[in-house]
Amino acid sequence: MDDSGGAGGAGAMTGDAGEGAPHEEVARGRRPSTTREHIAREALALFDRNGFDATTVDDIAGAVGIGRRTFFRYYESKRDVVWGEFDAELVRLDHQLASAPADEPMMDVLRRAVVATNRFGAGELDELRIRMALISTVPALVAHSAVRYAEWCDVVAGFVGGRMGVAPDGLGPQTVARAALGAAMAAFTCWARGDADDLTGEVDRAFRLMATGFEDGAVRRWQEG
Amino acid sequence: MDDSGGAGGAGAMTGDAGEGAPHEEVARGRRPSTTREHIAREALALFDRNGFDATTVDDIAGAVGIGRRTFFRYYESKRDVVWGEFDAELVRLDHQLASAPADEPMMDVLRRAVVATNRFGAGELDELRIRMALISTVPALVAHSAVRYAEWCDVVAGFVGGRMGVAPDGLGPQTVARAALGAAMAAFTCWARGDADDLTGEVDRAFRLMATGFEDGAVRRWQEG
DNA sequence: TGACTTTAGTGCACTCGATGCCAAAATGGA
DNA sequence: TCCATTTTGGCATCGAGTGCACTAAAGTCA
Repeated sequence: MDDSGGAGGAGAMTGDAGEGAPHEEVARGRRPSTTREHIAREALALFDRNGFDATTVDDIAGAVGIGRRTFFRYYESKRDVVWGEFDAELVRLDHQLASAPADEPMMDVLRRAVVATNRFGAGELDELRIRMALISTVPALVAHSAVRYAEWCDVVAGFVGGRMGVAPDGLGPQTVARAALGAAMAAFTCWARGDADDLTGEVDRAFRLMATGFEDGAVRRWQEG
Repeated sequence: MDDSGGAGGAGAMTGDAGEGAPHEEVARGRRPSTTREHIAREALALFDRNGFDATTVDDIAGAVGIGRRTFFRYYESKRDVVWGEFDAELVRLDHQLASAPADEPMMDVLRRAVVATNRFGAGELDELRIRMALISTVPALVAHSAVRYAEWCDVVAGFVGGRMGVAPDGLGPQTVARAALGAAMAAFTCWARGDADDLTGEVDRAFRLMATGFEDGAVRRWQEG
């Protein structure tokens, strides 16, 4: 029942977490009996089958074969499971923005960076769609999204503040960052619902509209283009 | 999305409190022992003094002099207290948008409507600032704001969809609506923090920037203007 | 006045997410 | 074997939120 199975399997999983470490630290102490990925897989399956609210943390822990208390060692909350490795994505976005040429227009940089961080392999798209559908429909997750997206906004506002030459928490950078977030969320939501096959294309379209503004002429040109 | 009839449910309470009823329905049954306003006043005082998280529903109920169970008859959740009569504001926004002349540019209508629904009397501003500061800083309330603001977005997307001649849940209207929300939130947050005295002015500035877009030239003109 | 109806208040038990504490289990090393 | 280290997970506890049943207050009507 316990899939951790051989000690070798568990050891490999532990090594997974420390991948990229230059010199192998010898693993000491009891080895973890599962991984974040394993928990996420089981949890998403349950969410998909029974719904987010109807799935209790006990259900997830039971499916993974760990104690309820252990679940909370891997994820801060039940909602966080749906967000996966979002933190890593923030770092990637930050790098993308920082490494752009200084003479490239601000919104071009932003659009390219957001599109780039949302390029996923075909194998990940199904799971991503489940995640995004949950995030944009389940009230508890819609709520939690504000907290996670606030971190995203901070990254964008930092970049915009730099380009505008003002503090990141000023009205200008905040307006740009939050509007950008809105465009990204619109694209995600429409894509998750099934409006479009191509996520990056949808993100690109939304960002182009937002960047050029919403005055009647601009909107009409966007609709025709 | 949500039962706008929920506006009916909440509207019933709001209407109850409203003393402008045209024909007086004779009050039947036991009279309420408190009001939403009374609860909100006591609760905000406690939040301000002890913090949102450290204030329990029992504390609030105790301060008002009602039972814990009764609290939940007046507000769906502890978080909702901070939002006050937000439902009524949505209705006002909807009216403002619907009653605008058809030949007025879309973003002008939107800007005027949002500014108008955020015009408050001097007496309300202090309390509003406390509310907004809580909403934009306490994690639990930041989270909940996404749910309430989603309703705001629906109203705006409905208007924009009509102007663009497409479904309100399409990419275009969703992008505009969520970007508009971002601009409004940026203005609220900056104002609540104390950046500006004039809330409507801050909203106006954010909306003008968002409407004209964020391309380098437009941003520079906005900064200079 | 006394049923009857309507509306509001509230205590109780319960579910569930989340947290702190602590002892047990597992593992490598001396 | 004993020790240091690390993970695990049971237990108790808190607090939000809910369903249910019952009580309290008010008006209506005979």
